[in-house]
Amino acid sequence: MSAAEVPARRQTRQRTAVLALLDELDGFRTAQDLHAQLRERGDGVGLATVYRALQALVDDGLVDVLRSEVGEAAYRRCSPVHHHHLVCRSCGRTVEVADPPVERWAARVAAEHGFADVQHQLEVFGTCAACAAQR
Amino acid sequence: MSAAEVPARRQTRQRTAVLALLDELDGFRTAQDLHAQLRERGDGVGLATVYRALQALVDDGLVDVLRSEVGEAAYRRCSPVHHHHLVCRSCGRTVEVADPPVERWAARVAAEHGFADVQHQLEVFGTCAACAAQR
DNA sequence: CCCGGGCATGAGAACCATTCTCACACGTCC
DNA sequence: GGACGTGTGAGAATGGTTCTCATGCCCGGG
Ligand SMILES: [Zn+2]
Ligand SMILES: [Zn+2]
Ligand SMILES: [Zn+2]
Ligand SMILES: [Zn+2]
Repeated sequence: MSAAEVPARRQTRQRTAVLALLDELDGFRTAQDLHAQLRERGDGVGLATVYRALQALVDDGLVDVLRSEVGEAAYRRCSPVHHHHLVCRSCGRTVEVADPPVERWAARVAAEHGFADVQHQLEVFGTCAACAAQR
Repeated sequence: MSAAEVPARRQTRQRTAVLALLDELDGFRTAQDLHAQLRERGDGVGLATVYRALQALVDDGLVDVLRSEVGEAAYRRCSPVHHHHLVCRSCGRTVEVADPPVERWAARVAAEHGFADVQHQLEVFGTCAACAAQR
């Protein structure tokens, strides 16, 4: 019972542009933000298309998404292996941190309480050295 | 350097009803959900007031809030000490889990990368034993 | 190389959770 | 009891995200 064949992703100028932009940015950016930057540099891409491209990238595991406190979604080009983020709440700079002991801890605690199909969500926020200095 | 005096919270039927409802529910509920339940049981409370009451409770540290994957805010009556949640993604049942080693880990990793004012956000999702059984 | 089926695109409308507005109600304090 | 000022609520406004649908264009087959 193998997974159904993936609908075959088509390569277009717009999707290429979105992925390329994400590649050269190093922090989490909102869809609206990306849309504005694409428009500025002349690569006109519809807002709806930006959302669709990002959704596809998330589904393919090429991009990570996280929700800000106000509920906006922010996207970032990320490595495909499981990891978490250390995010500067001022400039958006992000560091990927992997393999923390919480991986084992989460699985153990969940098992102790009889929970199955365990997932977890962990993000660390702070102010990076550069931002702390210039304040 | 003490904090400014809090504006003194007024005790009203509506705020009492919201807090009472949260007290007898054991999982995270959305504002819309709480509003609908209050209306059903006759305690008519305006939607805007539900939002305001929940916001006040969060500010007072009596209620925890978390964002669902679709961006809706969900609220739950919680203990005031720092802790995290083990949430059943099927029935919403929640277990509070405290003092994991991740507390120290988060602080250490952040420090190693020069980040200050560190906060973190951790939730564990799974399917509880009861829900797994009846499937 | 040329077609044609069908996914992709985009402008704008629709959606929907949340917040704002503002006139009125009512808790609090004297 | 009365004044003051915060709380309330119905509806409008906001704003991020998704949907609609007519048109565009990627891509495999011929
Ligand atoms: Zn920074
Ligand atoms: Zn992890
Ligand atoms: Zn359950
Ligand atoms: Zn913690």
